[in-house]
Amino acid sequence: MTNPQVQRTHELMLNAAGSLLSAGGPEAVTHLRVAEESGVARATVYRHWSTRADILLDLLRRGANLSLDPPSGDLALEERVTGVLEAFAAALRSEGGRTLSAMIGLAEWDEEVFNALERMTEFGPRILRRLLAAGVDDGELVQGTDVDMLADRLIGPLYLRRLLYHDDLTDGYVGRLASVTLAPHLVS
Amino acid sequence: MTNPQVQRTHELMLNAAGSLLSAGGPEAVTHLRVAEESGVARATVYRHWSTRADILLDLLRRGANLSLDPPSGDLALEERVTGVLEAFAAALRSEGGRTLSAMIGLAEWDEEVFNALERMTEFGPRILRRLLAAGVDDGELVQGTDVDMLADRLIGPLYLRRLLYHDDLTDGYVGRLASVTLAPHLVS
DNA sequence: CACATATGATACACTATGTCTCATCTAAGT
DNA sequence: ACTTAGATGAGACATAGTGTATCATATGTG
Repeated sequence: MTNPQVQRTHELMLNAAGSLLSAGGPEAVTHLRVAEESGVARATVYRHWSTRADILLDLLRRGANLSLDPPSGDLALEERVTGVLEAFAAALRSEGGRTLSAMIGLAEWDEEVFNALERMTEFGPRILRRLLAAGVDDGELVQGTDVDMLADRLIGPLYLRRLLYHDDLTDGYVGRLASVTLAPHLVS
Repeated sequence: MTNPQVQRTHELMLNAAGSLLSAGGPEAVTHLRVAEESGVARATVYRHWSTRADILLDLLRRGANLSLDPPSGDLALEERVTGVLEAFAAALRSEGGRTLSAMIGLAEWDEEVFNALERMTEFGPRILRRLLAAGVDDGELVQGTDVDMLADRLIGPLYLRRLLYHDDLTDGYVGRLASVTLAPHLVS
């Protein structure tokens, strides 16, 4: 729908849902509260989303638009990787981390949520894998490097610290992680 | 309470809650359904846990009793680490993974859940860190190895694949992960 | 301006929550 | 065996949220 009225109410409600999610978690996102918080009639909330999961999915999709800029090509591979990981860490530090926490639990039992989550989260790793694959082609990384696993090994610790430990993802940590993980695979 | 009647109903209800969580996620664990599923009066469920989070917390505590056996001392460090990681992966593959998924979202907004989750999840990494620290002391790992980060780098990818990608944690993957991550830090 | 569509307001039946009361059952001590 | 404290069962009650439906009103578009 391109109807501006629809877009307006939709955005109003989605903003309210975002506040509710951020403040009280997924359970706080109810049709009633979204209606109250956004000043929209309850029936309208149902017209846009029939279930709570649909609201959260939409929220997730909107949050997925955090675009990680591909790094400039004239830096050394380690700097480019570090740049991507720092942008990734920044996304996890922001509201994206909270949304992600909420979604992981839902995705376990709702395939639709899982697919949406996959689309959101595969974006960072994909850039990283491409970067690493290019590094192998260019001879910056040793031949035979398992690019997929290397990407897991760079990203996994970030998720671990953010989602499970609730630790800050400082740039220092990210830099050391990139450095120590990449080092054995760098040529020269 | 040591009252056997209390223990009996408590266990009945927890088992029911476990089934509900496993089948339908955290949202499916309601006082009413736990009562129905366990054949206990609804009021009794409230008497044991006043909120849903309390039920899930108890479930989490019970699940936390998965004890990872410390590996036998006469293996090479890489084999011992691989053993710990495989036990860890097995725990994530089982119901523990589902419970964990559910808890991550709750822990984001409920400090009590977070603390319980921390107690449950720190167990594996602690064994691993101790193993790695011993490796440094024994000279099997190079001096100056960042043991905490090395543990993150070994565990992070497992969580990433299980919680976000819903991938199987095969022993092959775990072995390769341990091998490629440890290799640069091994002396010999 | 007229029409289509979205929204607001309200009603209804239903599920779940959280608290309360009182009768009944169970466990433990005498 | 008797008694008593504590736990449970059964049910009532007010409240929050769900999901659907209806109809008047407001908004956007041709």
